[in-house]
Amino acid sequence: MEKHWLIKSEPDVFSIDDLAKSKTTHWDGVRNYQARNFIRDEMKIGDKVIFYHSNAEPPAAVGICEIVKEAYPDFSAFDPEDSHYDPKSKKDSPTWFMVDVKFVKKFSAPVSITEIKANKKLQKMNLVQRGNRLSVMPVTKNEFDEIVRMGN
DNA sequence: GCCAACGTTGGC
DNA sequence: GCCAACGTTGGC
Repeated sequence: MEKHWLIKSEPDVFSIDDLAKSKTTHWDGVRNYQARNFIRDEMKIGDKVIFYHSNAEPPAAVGICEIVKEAYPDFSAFDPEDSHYDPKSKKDSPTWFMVDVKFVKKFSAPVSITEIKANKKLQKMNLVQRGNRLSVMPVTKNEFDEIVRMGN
């Protein structure tokens, strides 16, 4: 069964436009165990993903991408020069994983966090729960479809 | 720039 | 194994 996800990125670091240009990217740098488990255990090829801009003006869902490669070791954890370097992740037993995502579309209008919070159908989203900091989270098909509808 | 919320670290 | 200190996230 196809799943739906939301991933956050700071547009100053990597935006939906960057993804539109590069077409695909490896989603590296996730260093949270709960998010890691989603990536490693549950993300499957073909799953649809909402691309969300955090620390942005405004913070907003801005487009859609799709999983095109399932979990493999996040090599940025092995590189001491990388800002995401983590010495406890070993090549023979990696701690951190990543997937590859492919650009699907950019919304014609960003769906801001304000609009998301104001939509009754989206009240239960992990994204708008108090104190949530997960950078990778599941969303239901209904929530996914509603955000896509708002963005088009 | 502030700060609440949360995860991680490390001393004990 | 507890928990205080610390670092990070991310909306505002």
